[in-house]
Amino acid sequence: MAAAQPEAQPSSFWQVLEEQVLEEHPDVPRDQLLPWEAWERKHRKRSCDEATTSEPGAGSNGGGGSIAEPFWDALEASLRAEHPHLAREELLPWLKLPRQRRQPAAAAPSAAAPPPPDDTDNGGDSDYEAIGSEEDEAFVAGSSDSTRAGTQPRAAIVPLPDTSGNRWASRNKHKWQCQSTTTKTAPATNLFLADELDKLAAHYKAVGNDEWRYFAFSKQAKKLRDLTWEVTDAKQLLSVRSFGQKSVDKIAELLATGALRRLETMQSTDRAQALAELTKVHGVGCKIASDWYAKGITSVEAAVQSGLMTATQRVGARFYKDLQVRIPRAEVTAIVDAVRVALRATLGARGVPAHAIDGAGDATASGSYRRGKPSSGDVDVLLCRRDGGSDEGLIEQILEYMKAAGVSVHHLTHEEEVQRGRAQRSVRTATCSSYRGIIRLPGYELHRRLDLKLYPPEDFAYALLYFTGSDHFNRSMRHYAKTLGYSLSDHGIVHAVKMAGGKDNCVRGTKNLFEARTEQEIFEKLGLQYVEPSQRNTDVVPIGDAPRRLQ
DNA sequence: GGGCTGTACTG
DNA sequence: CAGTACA
DNA sequence: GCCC
Repeated sequence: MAAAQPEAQPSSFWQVLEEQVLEEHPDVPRDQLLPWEAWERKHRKRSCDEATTSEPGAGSNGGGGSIAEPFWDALEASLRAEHPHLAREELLPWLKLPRQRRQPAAAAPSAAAPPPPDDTDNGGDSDYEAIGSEEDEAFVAGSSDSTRAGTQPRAAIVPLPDTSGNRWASRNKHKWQCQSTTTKTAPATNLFLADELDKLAAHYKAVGNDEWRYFAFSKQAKKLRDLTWEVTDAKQLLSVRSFGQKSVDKIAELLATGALRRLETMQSTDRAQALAELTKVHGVGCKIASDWYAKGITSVEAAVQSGLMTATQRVGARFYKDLQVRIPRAEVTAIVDAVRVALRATLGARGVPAHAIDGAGDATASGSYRRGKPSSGDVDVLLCRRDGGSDEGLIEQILEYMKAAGVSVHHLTHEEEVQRGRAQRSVRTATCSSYRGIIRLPGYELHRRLDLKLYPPEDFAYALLYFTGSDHFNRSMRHYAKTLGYSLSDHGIVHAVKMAGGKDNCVRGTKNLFEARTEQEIFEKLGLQYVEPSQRNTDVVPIGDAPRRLQ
């Protein structure tokens, strides 16, 4: 590209990233927060001239504070082709990107959100029962939000009517899990029991291929974490909805002996162990693992050698060990920021002038990070282009940018061979584009799962609600909407009418019934109380220790 | 005896 | 279409 | 596995 105006030194990808990360985690030691600094120093020493063909993922960060030269050349050339008449500064506006903070949307992971009041126990009875708060409490409008909001006031939101026959659901809102608030701390005994039930659930899902037992057990596990009182006698749970006699028996055994005979037996079989191992690979579920096992494959290594893997599975297998390790919050921040910086550069590359980049799109950390958790299993970033420009190919371009800046990137979806195979289905058919991949920032030890989802602005609030989770929370809220006669998804709320007879009993509308600008508005439209992201969790901190025999 | 959330991507 | 994955 |  050639270095025009060297003194107006553009802030490089890494410089921008560094500023953002430091700002967000003033408390974490610098070298821990910015491991790529060492990497950068090393690469700066090596001259910038060996920087040509980089094997994927090993791009070199040329000196001089800009990203790898080939990237710039290619980028400028392609831009030039698109906009032959633009002046260079117009073409590459990010060169003089102001060092401002980006979107408000990223703020408010709200780990610090005030805990809700509360409150009374309840022996609870209901599906998805809650520990819940007053139904009638006034809806607080200006509560700190996270969704990026219209600022204009809008007319009062009239909740959708409950079209069900008996109206049980809407009269018992507080009994739904999506209206509960997560218990922050819970008796260690309950957490022990919950962990055991989760193991049982995991077994039924991965080995038993029994989705519904999985659902039942993991729901019970979540409820145990939410209980405010300690389970001392399994029979206490009979009064809690979703615990039946069989589960109570299991819990009685756990309380008495500290283990479940049945679980141990089930887990000890060769088949169970093999499936547990094989299903760790991304793209391998119970069915495929079973097929492989039937062919004598009992390890990931053997599966790789068998030649039976798809492209996605091969990538998954390559990194499956790294991916078992949780990601500290500060590293999640760094990865999200990297995506955000790349997004801004990409928008710049598409002709958005520097002063408009802030409003032209955003990258919002979602998932467990937004729920305030100290570590995450993967990194979820919600993308949105807001200036009316095309977002076609945006994800691919962001990833290319990061690659060129030296980030190691491996695709699970959008794999090149895959894309070629499916001929130009270039126009995406769905209204949401959904990427899964594996990345590693330079200087970091481990590869991490990255999920990107790109939505049109009108879907943003619904998408954020979905992508923030948790799993149980989403299912509960959607189930609630369904009970009222609607269907809630990451795109909106539509009518869902139960038809008599037929197996496929539900007829769904296509027209979104409500254009929500914020998450709050969605809750309100469904007649529910707003729940902060940090209160949509499943995990809990123990109070004290479980009795010794249970550890 | 059937429902238990709704959507995207792969092959 | 079935299988897997995402929250 | 639980609930209607």
